[in-house]
Amino acid sequence: MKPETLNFFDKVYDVAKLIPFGRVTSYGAIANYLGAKRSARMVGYAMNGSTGKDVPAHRVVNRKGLLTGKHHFDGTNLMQQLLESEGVIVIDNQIQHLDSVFWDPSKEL
DNA sequence: CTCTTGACTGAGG
DNA sequence: GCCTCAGCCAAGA
Repeated sequence: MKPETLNFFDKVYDVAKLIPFGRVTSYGAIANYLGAKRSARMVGYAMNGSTGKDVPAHRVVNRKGLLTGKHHFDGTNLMQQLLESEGVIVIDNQIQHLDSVFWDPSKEL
């Protein structure tokens, strides 16, 4: 069996699963935690396969707290409702109180 | 190997 | 604060 746990994609999934309930993080934060700050785009790219897995992709947004990846979900507002269900206030695809709900794996983990 | 794409980020105007 | 450009890196064709 290959060390898929060492693959970039799987690392992203692992960190994403570690995101606490009611918290969010950014692609760059995850990439930075993985030691590839410049690979934030790869984090999002990896999330393409997150759908159907145990990965809470709805807790991952861009650095602005904007739900840039909502278009990859089934519904138009599914991602927003998932976050609101966890206590995260989201208005117009924009997370409110971002500083309060932001979770940095490199600092919290 | 080369080219394209992408759920990003930072810098400059 | 908003818009645009460029850099970054990995995977797929």
